[in-house]
Amino acid sequence: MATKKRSGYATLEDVARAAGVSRALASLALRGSTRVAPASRDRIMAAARRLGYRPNAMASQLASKSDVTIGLLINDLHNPFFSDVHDGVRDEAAESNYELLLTTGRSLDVGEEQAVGRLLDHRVSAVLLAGTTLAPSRLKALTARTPAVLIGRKVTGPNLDSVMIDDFEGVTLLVRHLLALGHRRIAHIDGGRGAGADLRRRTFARLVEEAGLQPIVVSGEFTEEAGLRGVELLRRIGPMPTAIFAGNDMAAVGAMAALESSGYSVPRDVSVIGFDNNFVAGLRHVSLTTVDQPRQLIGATAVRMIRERLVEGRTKPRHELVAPTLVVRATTAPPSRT
Amino acid sequence: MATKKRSGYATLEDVARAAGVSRALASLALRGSTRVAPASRDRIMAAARRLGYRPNAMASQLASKSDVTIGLLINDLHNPFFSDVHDGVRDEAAESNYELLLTTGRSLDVGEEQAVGRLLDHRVSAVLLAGTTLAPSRLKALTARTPAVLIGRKVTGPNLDSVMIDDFEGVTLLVRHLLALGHRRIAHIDGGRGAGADLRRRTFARLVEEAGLQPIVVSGEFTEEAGLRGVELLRRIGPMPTAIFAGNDMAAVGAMAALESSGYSVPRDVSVIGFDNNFVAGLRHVSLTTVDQPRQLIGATAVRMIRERLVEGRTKPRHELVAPTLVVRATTAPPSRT
DNA sequence: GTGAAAGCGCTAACAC
DNA sequence: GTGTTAGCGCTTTCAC
Repeated sequence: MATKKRSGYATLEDVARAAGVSRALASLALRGSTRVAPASRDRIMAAARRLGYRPNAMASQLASKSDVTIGLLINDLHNPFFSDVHDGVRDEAAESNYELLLTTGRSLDVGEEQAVGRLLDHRVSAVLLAGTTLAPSRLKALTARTPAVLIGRKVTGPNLDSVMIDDFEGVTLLVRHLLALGHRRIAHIDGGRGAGADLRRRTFARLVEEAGLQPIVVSGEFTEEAGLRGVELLRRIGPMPTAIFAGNDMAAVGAMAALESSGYSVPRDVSVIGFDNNFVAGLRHVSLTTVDQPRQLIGATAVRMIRERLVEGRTKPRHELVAPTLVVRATTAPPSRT
Repeated sequence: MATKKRSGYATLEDVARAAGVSRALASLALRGSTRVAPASRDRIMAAARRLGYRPNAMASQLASKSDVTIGLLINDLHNPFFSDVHDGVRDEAAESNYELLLTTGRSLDVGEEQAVGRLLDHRVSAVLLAGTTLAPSRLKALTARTPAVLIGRKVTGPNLDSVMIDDFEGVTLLVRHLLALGHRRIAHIDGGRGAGADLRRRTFARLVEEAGLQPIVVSGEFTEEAGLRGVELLRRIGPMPTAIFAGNDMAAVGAMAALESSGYSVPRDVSVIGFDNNFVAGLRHVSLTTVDQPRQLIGATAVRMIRERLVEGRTKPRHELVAPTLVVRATTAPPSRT
């Protein structure tokens, strides 16, 4: 009775022996093959259940060569944006029977690179990179053998796809909304070097100019703090605009706080509009008008693009844009007549 | 030149051959063994680098028998509470050289169970369960062979540890704060069946009574919506209290919104206090007084408890409480004199 | 120091 | 239908 178990887990061998069959047959039966005699199948299943058998995932993946697992790197778990993306990825992956390996960066570049490395070491068939800040050269190196899709950012490379929001469209929606409300003095606190920030800024400036107005732009980033500072800057450079488009929702929330503590009422004195429609924007206490990024769709699309490469054999890079929508809540209104 | 590569990855065999040594020696060298001749070591390292060798994590784990990976199940990725717990776990795990396997439930019980199952299939040496709602019986079944630590909840079982906040202490801090400010009419919107809710409610009631006051409790849950409804309930059952302790921060934010839209000013008319100190509480626009749960510490503690079992051989269950602190921000003030 | 051989737990031909 | 034989890519004795 000298069983030499390494862990407490029963192995396929144990099951096979208990059922009086070979490992191969047990393996087939457990995976639901039809070419196993019902009687054997039942004995095997019973034995497995009795022993509490759980197949060793690493052993099976080693032995089989199928594309079953994909990796998802979420750079910042605190960013609610990525949680939604993850939901989309998770659901779509389940649909396609991909196993998902989840990792998080440390928002330090080295950490990110290590995290991707870990995914590769597990021989994922593809990696999804959400919010990565890795340099293009590093990205290309890391994805030399494994296809990747960048979420929220675009880098070109033979093995790199991307999916992100159509920033141009989003800004267009929001500027039109502001113009339709009658605003003539519109400012933008930009997102600095954040993903999409540049395009949002340029689009904003262009559209406002096309409306015959003078765009006001102050620099910021995608943080609450930047929203606060942005409003400070705006106060200094002239009369307060009647509408402010912040680079994203966090900046918008910061701007609201700064406006209110300076005695401006939102939206009576100043309208504020964000970008993302993250969960803070939806809080009643905030109720921010913003541009919704269909985050789940972004995640699901990323998985689909991978499937195209893995099962349909696509090799040409693809870069998808998904369409945003405007969500009008309580922070935008016509400018006051004063 | 008929190399029969399965994936694009170089194997240990490739490296060994390129360096003109055996797999065994290559393995040793790559893992930094000292008993390898410097000359061989250099050749091996060079070959590995040249071939872009990345060890196959599944193969090594299969072959070795060391405790190297632990699993973390985060029930709800959208809950910022868990993101912080994750940070603590991640850092402490890195410190102990544990590899972290991350999974998320689908907040459906079956999904959670599957998620834990996946971790077990990867033969993690332990699982950390954050926010799980699995029934005790299921938990015991799942952890029959693998130790677990429950985060934020306590269930007893031979293989189950737990770590969570000291709710009693937290509520004590907050009630004292309110009493010190001079409040005499204090209400609690409770957390329903949420984790810790029961203890918080009982503690609240007891402490308020001990102060010679009449505790007011309405039922809720850990959501913004519940905060809104809670305030509605309070309006109906009598004069508005001068202070409200919401079950957690989300409920507090909901309560604030409801109060303001009913014409109450916070904190002039009503003080509001939350529980958690999540990132919403810290937003300037919210600036909620609340009880801080040291979430990173909770995560780190969970890993340490696992280490005790894995390396020090502890087998007796342990249940730890970590101490909270009060964070006074802008939503509490003395009651107005009217 | 280094290599041969065995084995981790499983799957995948290929016989019978 | 079922068993045998080979691996998957790595680590680990155990010789030499």
